[in-house]
Amino acid sequence: MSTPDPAKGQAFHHGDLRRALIEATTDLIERDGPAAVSLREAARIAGVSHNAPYRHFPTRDALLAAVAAHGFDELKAAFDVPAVAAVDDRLLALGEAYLHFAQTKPGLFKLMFGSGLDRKGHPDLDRAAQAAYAVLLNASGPQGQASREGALGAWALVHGLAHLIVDDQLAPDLREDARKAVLLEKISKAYGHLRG
Amino acid sequence: MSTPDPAKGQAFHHGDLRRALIEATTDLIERDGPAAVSLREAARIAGVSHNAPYRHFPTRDALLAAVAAHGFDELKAAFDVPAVAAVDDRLLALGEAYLHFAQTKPGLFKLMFGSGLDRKGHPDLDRAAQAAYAVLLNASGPQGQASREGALGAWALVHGLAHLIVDDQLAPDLREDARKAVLLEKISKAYGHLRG
DNA sequence: GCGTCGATGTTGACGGTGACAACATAAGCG
DNA sequence: CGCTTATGTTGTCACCGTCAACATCGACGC
Repeated sequence: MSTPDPAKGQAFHHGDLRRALIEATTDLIERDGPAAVSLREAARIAGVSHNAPYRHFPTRDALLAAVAAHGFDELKAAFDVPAVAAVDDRLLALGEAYLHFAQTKPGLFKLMFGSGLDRKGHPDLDRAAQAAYAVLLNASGPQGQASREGALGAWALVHGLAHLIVDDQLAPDLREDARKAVLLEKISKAYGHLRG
Repeated sequence: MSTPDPAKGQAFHHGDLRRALIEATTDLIERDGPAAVSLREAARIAGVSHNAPYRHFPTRDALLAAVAAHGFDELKAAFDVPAVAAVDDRLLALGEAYLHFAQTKPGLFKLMFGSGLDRKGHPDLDRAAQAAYAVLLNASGPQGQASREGALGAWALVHGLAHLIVDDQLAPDLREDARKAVLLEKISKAYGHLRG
């Protein structure tokens, strides 16, 4: 029973503890939120002793960082929307993908953004995040100062909306999906004006 | 030696432990971030035993909620900008106050938004937050569906920008204050277009 | 004045957690 | 076969949030 993917997986005693821990932690995060995650509970779920995780992650934060890095990979994958001609439509599609990600996996979203996890201390996390961001910041067509600022503005807007939704800080009458979609469309048009 | 402010302060053994704990916690949050705050450390700083806080806060989260509520009071106070005629200028001033708050007290900002602290479990926090939000949502002049959506959009944008800054997720060349101000001005104009 | 009572603070304990150290085991390799 | 090294386990420590039992001090009625 060799591991089907021997890419970098070291299958020793357990099989692939590293992956198992990341999966267990991901589930825990989505169930109870990032703050409630404990190294020992993840180990319990993976069926190993309370100290086994330290063979794969030097610290609790390193485990969380690995999970967050996977989250950024997922986010970047979600940005792989069908190509469209108009820049505005592309921004809109990316914004919807962003919001959909935040609403589908709020715990992961909070981990990736909300919690502290200093990026400079976890280079893999930093790389994954930068890669996802790059898609966003390049979405407003070729370079140029104005378009860069426009993309940043659109990003900030969608990011803020995602946070407000995930943190449940929106009055009920402002939270409906339909209205949100309308808002997003308007956003896109507004940034069209900005860049024009 | 009567307490100068007997408003609701119960000055018993310690003097005003409740206030002292809130202040100690606020300092701790700004120093090490919300996650690193411990009830016992706050008690230590206040010079009382590790269990004294439980006479004033039923739980650790309740203490954090009280600190966060104070934060929202501060934020609302910061929204008390000089009255101006143009709605756009008012939105701009509020946005700048928002960003200034986030940059001046990033730990508090993270506590108020980032961390879990379910609002429904802490009514005082909920009230304080709603009061601050009300200022924002009413900033775009009289009522009306369109203006409400415009205010929400502006709020989301500034909120997102604040989060990106506080979480240190902006490339250095996008973070400078000057450029941010320019951005804010454009935001305001864009939402002027939206509402027009 | 004095005694009771409730609010406040203290001491001690329990289970859970992250982290460290020492030890055990098994895979791979000579 | 025996060494080395990666992996996992057991044991331990300090710290944390929380509960329970006890101590103390101010207020208020008699």
